[in-house]
Amino acid sequence: MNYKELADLIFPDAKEISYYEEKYPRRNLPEGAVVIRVAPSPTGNVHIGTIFQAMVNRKVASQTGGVFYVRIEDTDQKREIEGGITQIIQSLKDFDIEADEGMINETESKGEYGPYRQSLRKDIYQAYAKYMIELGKAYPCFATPEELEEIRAKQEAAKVRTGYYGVWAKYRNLSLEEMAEKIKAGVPYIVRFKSNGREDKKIKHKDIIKGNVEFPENDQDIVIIKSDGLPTYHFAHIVDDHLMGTTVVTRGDEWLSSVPLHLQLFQEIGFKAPRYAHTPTLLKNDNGNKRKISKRKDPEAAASYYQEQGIPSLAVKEYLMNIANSSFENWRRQNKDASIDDFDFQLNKMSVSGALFDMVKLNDVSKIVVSRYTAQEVYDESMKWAEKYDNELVEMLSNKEYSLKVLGIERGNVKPRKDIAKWSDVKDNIIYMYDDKFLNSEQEYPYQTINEKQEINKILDLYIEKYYNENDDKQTWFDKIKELSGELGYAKEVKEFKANPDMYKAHVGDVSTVLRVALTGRTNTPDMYEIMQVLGKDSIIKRFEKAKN
RNA sequence: GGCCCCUUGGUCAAGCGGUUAAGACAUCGCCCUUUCACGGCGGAGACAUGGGUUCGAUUCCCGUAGGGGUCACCA
Repeated sequence: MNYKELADLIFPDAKEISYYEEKYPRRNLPEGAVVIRVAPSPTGNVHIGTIFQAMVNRKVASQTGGVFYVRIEDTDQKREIEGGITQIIQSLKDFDIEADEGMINETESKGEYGPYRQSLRKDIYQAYAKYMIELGKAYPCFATPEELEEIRAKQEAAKVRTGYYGVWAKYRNLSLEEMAEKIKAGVPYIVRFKSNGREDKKIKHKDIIKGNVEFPENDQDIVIIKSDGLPTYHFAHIVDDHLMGTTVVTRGDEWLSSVPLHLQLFQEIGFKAPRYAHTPTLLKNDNGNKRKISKRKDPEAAASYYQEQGIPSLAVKEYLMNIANSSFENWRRQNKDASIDDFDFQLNKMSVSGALFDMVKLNDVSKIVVSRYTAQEVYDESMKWAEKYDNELVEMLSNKEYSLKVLGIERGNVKPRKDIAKWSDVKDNIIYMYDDKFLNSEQEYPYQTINEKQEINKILDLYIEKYYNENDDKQTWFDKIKELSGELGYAKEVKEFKANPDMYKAHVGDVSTVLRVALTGRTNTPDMYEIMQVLGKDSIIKRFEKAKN
C-alpha cells in the first residue's frame, strides 16, 4: 500500500489536479493588477463589515486594473439560510457595488473561474485533497467526537495546548495498511492535513495593513475535508484563491491568527500564496466597552438597516471610506463635487485598530451628501424609499411637479441647507407645504413674542390687504414686511429695537415669525420668501384664514 | 489560560526622535441672520502606565494595565 493507492481508495472518482490547473489558467493581467474578492457566507443579514470590505476591494481592483469577484462560502450547510445569496447580491446592489465576476443570483454567476459557490466545487476540493494524500501531506483520521473530547480533557488536565497535533494526533501515524483496513471496514473518517510545523519555531509575515507580525508555526493537523465531503474554510481558501488567481486576500482581522496555517498550506501544496490584508473590525460602544458590531445584538450591523432607515447608501460609503482612509475627509473637502470613485484609496493606509462606528458622524456625512443632491435626486431617492416604507410620503410625492419645487427650496445654493440626513426625514421636513395635509389637520401655532390673537389677526389681515404681492422680488418682499412692521408700531430693524426697546412693541423679526407660524405652523423653516413663492397666493390666503379661526 | 494584535481629546484620526501635538464629528461661547439651518470666529478637551535607549521621546526597546482577536468536522 502506498500513498497513491490510499488516495485512490478515499477519492476513487476524483480527477487529477492537472485537469483543473488547465481548466483555470493563470489570469493574464497587467503588472500590478490586483485580483481580490469578498467571500461572505449566506447566513442571513449581510453584515455592514462585508459591505465595507466589498467597497474597499472594488476600489483596489478598479484602481489597479484588476478583478473584483464575489465568492459564496457555503460549506457549512447548517448555518446556511434560504435566499442567503440573493440577500448578499441585493445588499451589494443597494450600495452600488458591482463585481466583475461571481454570483449574480441564487444560482447563476458570471466569470470564467466558477463555480463561485463553494458547495458546487466539491469535486475540485476532493481532487486537491486527494493530491495532498498522494503527497503524504494529508491522511484519513478516524477520531470520533468522543475521542476528540477525551483528548481535549487529557490536555486540559495536563495543562498543555489543546488540539490535534503531535503525539496527540492518534491516527496520524497509523500505517497505510491500517488506514485502508478501517476505510474498507466502513469506519467513518475525515481528512486531516499532516502538519510538519513546530510550535517552538516562529514564522514572520508581512500583512499589508497590520505590518510585520510574528507567530508560532502551525503544528495542528487541521481538518481539510469534513465528514460531509465538503472542505473546511482553510482548505477551500487555499484551493479557491489559488484557482481563481486571487492576489490579495482582504478579510477581517479575526483571521490574522490563522495566517501561519494558511501560508503553510500554500507552501505544502506548492502554490504561490496571495498577500494578505487584515482589515480592522467595526466596533461599537457597549456600556463603556468596545465590542464587535454583532449581527445578533445590533440592528446597525445589518447592511439592510441603512436602507430601512433611509440613510443614503452613498453617505454610508463615504463614512466607511473615511474609516478606511482618513485622508478621505480632506480629499472630500477639496473635491466637493467629485465622485467617490475618484478618490485614491490605499489599502496599506488603513487603520490598524478597530474603529467605533459613529452614528452621529454618519449623520453629519449624510447631511452633506444629501445637500449636494439636486431636487430631482432627492425626489427620486425619497420616492424609492417611501415606496417601501412610507405610504403617506408616496402620496405627497406623487404630486411631482409641486414636490420638486418644495424640495428645491434653498437647494443648489452655495451654502445649501443641510437639514435632510435620511429619506425618513423628508416627510417631516416638507409635510406642512402640502395644503391637503396642512389645511385639513388640527394645527398647533407656536407663536412666540407676539401671541395675542387680536394682534396676530391684525398683522395677517393688513399684510394681505396692503402689502402682499406674489410678484415681488425678495428684496421688495422683505421691505414690505418692514413697512408692515413700522405701520403697526414695530421696529423695522432688529438693531434699532435692541438700541431702543421701549419705543417699540417688538421688531420685524417677531412680525416675520407671526407670518411664518401662521403659514407653516412652525417656528423653524427654510427661507420664507421661497416658501411663499412655492405655496402661491391662494394657499397663503387659506392658511391665514385657518390661522385666524 | 496559551498565542497574537491594539492603546493620541467623548468619537474618528494626523503624526514616523526635536511640532505651540493637525483636522473632522460632537460639545460650549460669540458673530452673521426675519426663524432654523448654513457659514465665520473662538473656547474647553488627548499622547494608558512604569522603566530604559538618547542631548532629547507621543514617536524606538522592555515590563505592567486595559481593550480586542483566536484556540471547532463555523466561517
